Amino acid sequence: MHGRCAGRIVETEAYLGLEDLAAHASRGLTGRTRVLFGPPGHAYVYLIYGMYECLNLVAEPEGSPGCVLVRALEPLAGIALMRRRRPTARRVEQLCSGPGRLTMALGITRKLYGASVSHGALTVRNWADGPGFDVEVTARVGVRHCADWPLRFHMAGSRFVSGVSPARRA
DNA sequence: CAATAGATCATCT
DNA sequence: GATGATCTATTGC
Repeated sequence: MHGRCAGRIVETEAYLGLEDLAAHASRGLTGRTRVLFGPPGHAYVYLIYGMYECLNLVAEPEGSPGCVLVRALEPLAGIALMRRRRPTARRVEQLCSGPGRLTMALGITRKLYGASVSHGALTVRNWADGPGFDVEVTARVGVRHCADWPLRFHMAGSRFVSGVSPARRA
């Protein structure tokens, strides 16, 4: 990422294997989905709608193509850098709220395809001693297939989750 | 507010 | 040649 940006993941979605028609991996192993069939702990970054990058983390053993889409981040560091990214000036709550927004804010692109999450530019750490929180489970956003599967997980009450109206941000 | 149109391209058929 | 795990700006009520 450009400089030192960091955030806490507050919203994710799970994408499963063959049985999940909303998952890219359900169409089998292709050039794009190759990393999904590899070992866990690596980034699956792809281009959506011709202009946004989405960050996923491979989360299943080799040969089993499950992954997690990172949908929203609570910015913790490097917020000034995020502000200078492409979106026009906006509130901090919205900087990383949404899969396309957070990759823009952090400068994540397909050049990180396959990158490990245990070291390097894209490092993910466990918040082992962090405060506990409730997780709400809903249907995934923007999918056509398997539209009612409860595979979206977000931190209850977080203002940094996507789809929270400005009025409700308090 | 809520709803919708338009941008834009890698990937797969 | 169609499609899509999105976002922004604009329009309409």
